[in-house]
Amino acid sequence: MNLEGLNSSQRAAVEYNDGPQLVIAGAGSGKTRVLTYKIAYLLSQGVPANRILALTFTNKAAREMRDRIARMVDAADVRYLWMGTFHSICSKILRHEAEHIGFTRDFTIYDTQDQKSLVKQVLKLYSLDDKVYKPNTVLGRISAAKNALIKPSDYARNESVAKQDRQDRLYEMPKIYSEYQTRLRAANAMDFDDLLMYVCLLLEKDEATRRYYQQVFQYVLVDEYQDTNYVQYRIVSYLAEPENRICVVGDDAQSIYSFRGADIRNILHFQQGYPNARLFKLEQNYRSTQTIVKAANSLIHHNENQIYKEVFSEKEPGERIDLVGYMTDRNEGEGVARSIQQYHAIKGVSYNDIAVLYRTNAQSRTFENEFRKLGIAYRIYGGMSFYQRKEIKDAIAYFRLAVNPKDNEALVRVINYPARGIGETTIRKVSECATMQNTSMLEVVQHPVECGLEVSKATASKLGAFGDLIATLHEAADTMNAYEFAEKVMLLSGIRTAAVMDRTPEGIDRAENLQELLTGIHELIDRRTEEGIDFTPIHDFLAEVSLLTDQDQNLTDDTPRVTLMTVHAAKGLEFEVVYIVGLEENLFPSQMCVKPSEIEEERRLLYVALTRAMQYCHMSYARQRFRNGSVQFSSPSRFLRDIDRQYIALREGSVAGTPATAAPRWRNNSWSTPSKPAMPSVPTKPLTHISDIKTETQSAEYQAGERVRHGTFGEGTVLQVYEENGTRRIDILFDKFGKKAMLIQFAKLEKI
DNA sequence: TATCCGGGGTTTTTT
DNA sequence: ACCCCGGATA
Repeated sequence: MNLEGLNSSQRAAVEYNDGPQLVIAGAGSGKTRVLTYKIAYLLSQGVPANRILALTFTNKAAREMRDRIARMVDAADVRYLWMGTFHSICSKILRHEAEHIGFTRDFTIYDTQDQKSLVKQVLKLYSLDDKVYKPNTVLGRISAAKNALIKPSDYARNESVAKQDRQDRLYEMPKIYSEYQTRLRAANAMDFDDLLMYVCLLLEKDEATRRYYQQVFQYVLVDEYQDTNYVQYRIVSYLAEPENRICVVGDDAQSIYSFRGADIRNILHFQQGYPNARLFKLEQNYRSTQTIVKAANSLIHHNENQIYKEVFSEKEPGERIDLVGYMTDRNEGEGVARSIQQYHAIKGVSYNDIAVLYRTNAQSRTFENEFRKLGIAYRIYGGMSFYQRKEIKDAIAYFRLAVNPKDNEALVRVINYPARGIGETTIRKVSECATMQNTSMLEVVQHPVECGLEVSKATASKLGAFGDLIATLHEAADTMNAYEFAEKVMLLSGIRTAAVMDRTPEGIDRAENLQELLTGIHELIDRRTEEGIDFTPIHDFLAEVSLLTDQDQNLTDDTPRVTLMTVHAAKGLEFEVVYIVGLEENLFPSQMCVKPSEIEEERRLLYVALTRAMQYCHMSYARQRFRNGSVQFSSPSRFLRDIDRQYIALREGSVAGTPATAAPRWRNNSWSTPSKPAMPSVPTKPLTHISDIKTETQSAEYQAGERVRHGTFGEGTVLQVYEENGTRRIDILFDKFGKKAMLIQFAKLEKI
């Protein structure tokens, strides 16, 4: 095995394989390279592929790594590597062990929508107000419990959980959680968190199974370890025993998923768990210019909680980071679009090498509009993905129901689609009957008399027809291959007819999407055939599709496109040119965070964004942004102050079409008041440093009806002052705009 | 039973 | 601005 493509620290990390190992890999330091080489190295040392478990963050990362390994070692057995996300590996294990835990191997994985609908049913059952018990909040609690390995039976007894629930007046959480879990079980279904929780509980309780998997996995490797949560930590610990040949790779500075339970302490305290663990640090960045790396360092060093490291680059110094203040969000869109056009036209940069990164998906709109105007091809990740479209979900629901007859959510989805004259009332009766008889809804539909369902004769025959359809499909599901089965579903269910009949643009779209779904299924079969598997039932397609994410879609499209995505989605990627937009208080950092630890996470998020850039990095903010239906005024992000000034070049963005109000603006690299101020009485201290940017919110006693003056937007009348999500807000009717504006920053306000 | 309309609530990030 | 829900109507 040739390890010459590695530097000395990378090489040391690859060659050490005798015990627990922690690799702290700074951004762009060749983390994936180390993992790839390491696995190839293990294979070359004679470790069988099916004895290696490698957990990655996305399926795409797994696929790419597999390809790279296959190119290094000429072993055909690369496909036997256990490589994938925690969720997909757990799902694979659970399909094997399903019977041990009271499921069949055909269990369905409920997605977020299914979960939500299930929670609503439970709330209805107990007549709970969904204004108090918000489905999303309830789901968040359940998810947190599962990540902490708290089963429904333990939930009520857990003091810390109970305390939190009391505080939020969610007294019935134990009941809800328990019923939710019962219903999932009854539907032979699991949610995302169950996949992890059940594997963990299985390993904990069943010694034979635990021994078995411990023996199977001689080596355990975990990528992006900083984003693992408690269950994942436990699973990894179990599997690595007793030899503890475990290698975790990560960067604490890039931990950005605590909102879904990731615990940065896993990586910070790894060495406490494994006292004999060896630490390897990769600090040389091969991706970005020195300026970008140094700027990112200066930012992240403002965090309290971190493993200290100094990432460095030996590439050219490069250009300073361009920071532009725009007047409005639209200006920002225009400015970025124009700048991209210049890179494209003058420097000949491909659109593929350019990315626009934002904090929230909602920000993509403005850029889409401006890009379309200038004819810039783009690709958006996130938002509505292919598999979330209604017609696709409907088709998949038929697949699901055919494979797992207990899948009630799937049944409710398609029982009246296409329209069969089965209405809400009937569905409710079926559901109630199923609950009473302790059976599935499909069972009730197929045997209404035995279940004691009382419906009219006409309704009964409609139900019967649907029941027969599903019965036919159920039989076909196991015997036909996935593609032919899908064709059959489209034909018999009438969803294709429904789509084809509809000649509206949306209808045509839907028909095309269904066709694309068929193509996707065909591709899976082709892939399987290549791997030597000659029969692929629809079941295999379902197992894969529920764990896919947007990033996993390999878009077969050779037009170069600019990438638009959230910073979260950009993790692990790199681009020649990166635009980080919307750097404003209450947006980036998000208005949701209050605690210092949350601010630190946002700072890490910006760190991730910065370190995506290879050559050029642009940052921008807007002083006024259209959000939630009204204009909102904002000030530059506090993080701009954290970045060392010497790495930043300030510019003033386009101000075309801005209100006549005199706004302080960036000019000649400094903050200055316009020469002809419309608001002479407002003292605006000229700012010369980024550290002068005011971001603190002040409390002040404003009252409805009072007249106020805003430093940038002039005079207005206070409508109301209130608190929301822990932030003090004020609504003002500005004379200039004649429209209500919500304001979070009080700093620029004064009473008249 | 299907569809249209209006009101109310919401908007961080995702496996 | 947008989504979701409920109520009223065809």
